[in-house]
Amino acid sequence: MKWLFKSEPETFSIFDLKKSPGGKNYWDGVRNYQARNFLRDSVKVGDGVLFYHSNTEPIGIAGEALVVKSGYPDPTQFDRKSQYYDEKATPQKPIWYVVDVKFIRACHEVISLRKLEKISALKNMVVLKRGVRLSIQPVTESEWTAITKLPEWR
DNA sequence: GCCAACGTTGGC
DNA sequence: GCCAACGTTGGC
Repeated sequence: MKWLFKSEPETFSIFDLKKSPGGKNYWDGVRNYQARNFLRDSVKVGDGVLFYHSNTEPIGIAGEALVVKSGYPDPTQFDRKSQYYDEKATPQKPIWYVVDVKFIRACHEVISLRKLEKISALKNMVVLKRGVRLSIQPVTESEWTAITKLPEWR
């Protein structure tokens, strides 16, 4: 499957992923049950990820990543010093999950929200729907194709 | 199990 | 920084 992962670049950007050892990192800090369920149950090795920068300028798709490890417990939920610590979670009964992603490429230019809105093939895309805050979203094959052929990748 | 109050997300 | 829309919490 294909996915869109949202991140605030001030917290973790496509360039932070690129700089990570081997271009790989785990996608931590998801604390929403619907997004958690996707990470735990549906995101699989080999799946493609559109890396979306939110709450920034410019807002939009900033790159592509690849899932290299499927869901496992988010280590930050057990770390008292982490902002993502959850006192209700135990290693026996984890609550939150991560997957590992690997950097594939960054857009030469961010594909802006304004631009995405103008592409008719994307009119039902989850990220463009009003009020949707979900940070892990499924992307259809046709949406993936329409986005990955845009000139901003070159 | 309802729902008001509260906290968070994220575009603007 | 604002605030609408949403998700979560907790009293009842």
